[in-house]
Amino acid sequence: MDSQFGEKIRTLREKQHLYLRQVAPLLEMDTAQLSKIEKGLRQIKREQIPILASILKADPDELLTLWLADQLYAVVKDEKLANKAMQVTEEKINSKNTGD
Amino acid sequence: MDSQFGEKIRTLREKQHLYLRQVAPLLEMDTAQLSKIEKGLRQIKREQIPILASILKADPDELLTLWLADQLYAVVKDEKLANKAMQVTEEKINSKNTGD
DNA sequence: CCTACATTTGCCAATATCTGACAAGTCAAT
DNA sequence: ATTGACTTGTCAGATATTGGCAAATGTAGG
Repeated sequence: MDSQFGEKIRTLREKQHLYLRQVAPLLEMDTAQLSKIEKGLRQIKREQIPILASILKADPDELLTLWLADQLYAVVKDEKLANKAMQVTEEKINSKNTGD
Repeated sequence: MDSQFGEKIRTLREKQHLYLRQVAPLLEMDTAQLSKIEKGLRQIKREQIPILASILKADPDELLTLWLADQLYAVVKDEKLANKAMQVTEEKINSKNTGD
């Protein structure tokens, strides 16, 4: 399970019976790139996610969440301190929301 | 609170009554760089963390945790879906640990 | 086996991003 | 005004990532 985002968009694309060659041009890329994105070998650009969501009739927030999760996971995937670092980060996020 | 790692190492350095100019050469960098690192304007390299920990007589794991947290935070800091993304990532980390 | 089509892989030039190094700047104490 | 500590700006060089093409692989039908 290398890229949750990639897996998700592949599943969605297949559900819509679309080929890479049909979707890729709508994102202004070639099939090779999109293939790599689906396999997690490349990252799609953040700003392309809403476009892709509309092509695949998916929830943009859901795709963005998975995309962010992939980015986060890349940081900590081989770290024994992953969980601790996640915890510290969450506290930082929450303290920001409470404005202190 | 831009960089928890930076704040921490500055505090530690000051507790040891060390100057930038004393610490920087031990990390093979100049004072300007180390200053930026302490202020969160630059990232120290992961492999320099244990060296720095020994200079500052700090727990390497604690510093690494803060450093990782900074990296994580950089990914999601302006994202409204930050919390959701964190949650998804944690599940991925944990499912990896249970081997499924 | 041969062809057609979808997808994947490998490569590398182009681009984007980050870092190292130096110079000049601020600030505080004397 | 000088010194010492730290900060800031700049920018070429190093690193990392991406885009685009060509070739390779896989698959189904004839």
